[in-house]
Amino acid sequence: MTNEARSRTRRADALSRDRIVRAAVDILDLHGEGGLTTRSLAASLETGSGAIFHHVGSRDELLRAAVDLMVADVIGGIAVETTPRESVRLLMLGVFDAIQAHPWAGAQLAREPWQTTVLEVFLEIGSRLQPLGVREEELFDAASTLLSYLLGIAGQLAASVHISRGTDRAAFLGAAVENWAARHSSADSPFVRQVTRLANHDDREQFIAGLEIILSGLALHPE
Amino acid sequence: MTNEARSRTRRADALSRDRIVRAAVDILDLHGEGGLTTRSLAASLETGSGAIFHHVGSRDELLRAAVDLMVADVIGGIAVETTPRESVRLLMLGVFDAIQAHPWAGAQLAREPWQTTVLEVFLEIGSRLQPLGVREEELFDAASTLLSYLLGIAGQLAASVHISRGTDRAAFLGAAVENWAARHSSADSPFVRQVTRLANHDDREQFIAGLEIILSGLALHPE
DNA sequence: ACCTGAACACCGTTCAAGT
DNA sequence: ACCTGAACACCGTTCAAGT
Repeated sequence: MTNEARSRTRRADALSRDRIVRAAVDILDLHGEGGLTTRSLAASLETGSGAIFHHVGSRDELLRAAVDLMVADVIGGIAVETTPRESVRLLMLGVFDAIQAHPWAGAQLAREPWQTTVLEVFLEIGSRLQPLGVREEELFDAASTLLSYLLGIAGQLAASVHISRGTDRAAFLGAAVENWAARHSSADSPFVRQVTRLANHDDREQFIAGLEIILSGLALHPE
Repeated sequence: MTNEARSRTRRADALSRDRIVRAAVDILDLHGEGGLTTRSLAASLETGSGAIFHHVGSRDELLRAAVDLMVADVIGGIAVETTPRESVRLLMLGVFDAIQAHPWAGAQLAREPWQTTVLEVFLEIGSRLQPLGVREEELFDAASTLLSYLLGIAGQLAASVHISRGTDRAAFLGAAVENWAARHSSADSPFVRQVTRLANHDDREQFIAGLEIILSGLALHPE
């Protein structure tokens, strides 16, 4: 009886690494990386600020665990019955979509590219490249290139959060381009004309365009 | 006379935005981004910690200014009399080398890709792509892809500083790959065999390999 | 106008003290 | 064993006070 009462006081939702990581993800999605502090996390878990360190070790480890969770979902979620042609694209797009939905994950991936999760993505990319017809000696460079491209995009997606709020993006970029073009006396070059697209482009479409450029740069041999 | 004496007390090395930024670069090169604090910077300039804010505004602005200085040097330092073929490569390699020499700059570029300096690099890339024979409609996507690749590499170079010290890189990677291969029962696939190169590869050579893959992916029309 | 440096409002992390 | 929350050692930034 007394035991019953005591265990009830302790609550069914005992603290655990898993519960902490999930709570962290919620805060990150809601308030961004700046919103996740030891104190805000402890408050949302209704516990003391020091309790977290009993289960997680450090804030960095917590961010790593959060991003692990996310990437594992993406990799696990890719349909098995796809053609080799589709497989790399689905993987790259899967990570892209996850980062767009959770920009803090993009910042973390770009900041710690030696995380085991990133290595995992690298290996998944590489293993999908092979049946696509990439020459064996080029496999490593091809996978590295795609990964670096993905990490670069990840950082940009993470940063775009800080941009959208605040100054008007189109106006800012337009002014910068104009300034540059004037300094180079190339105001009417084809590239400067094309650059106006920067202001109002779709991030996902542009990601795909770059992906296709890289893929078509790979010397494929017939299967 | 009294004026003379007073101005001498004030010292010839009066504080200025330029002097602050240069001092910051020195600290960043010596002690990394973590070593640059308001207090350490003030100490190296032999002034009060608040003085810096009279000239710079914020720490973020200081980092932006430091990276601006670096990139401007790179762009200005590219030989003018190069062929279009060489020009893009020299630009990309120039930024790569600068980041490898000053990893903190890589972190900053990856973290704030909307910085005017990054836009500058984007425009420099694009304007060099055009005489190379890239189709006008593809110019924008091509320049974006190269920039994203460069920023991805920038983040990786910045992070490799935190890796080299500490655990042995080769052993760590080897174990991770083995683990993955075992889980996927593909221990003897060509890709896994190639991946051993990860442990002991040359960053610069790999960067060039990726650059060539992307460039050869661009549909060039004859000039 | 420029500089000083104490003070403020935060951080992540630790740890004696409680249950 | 698990949790608490005050305390510690830092941050970037501000601002009254000095010159």
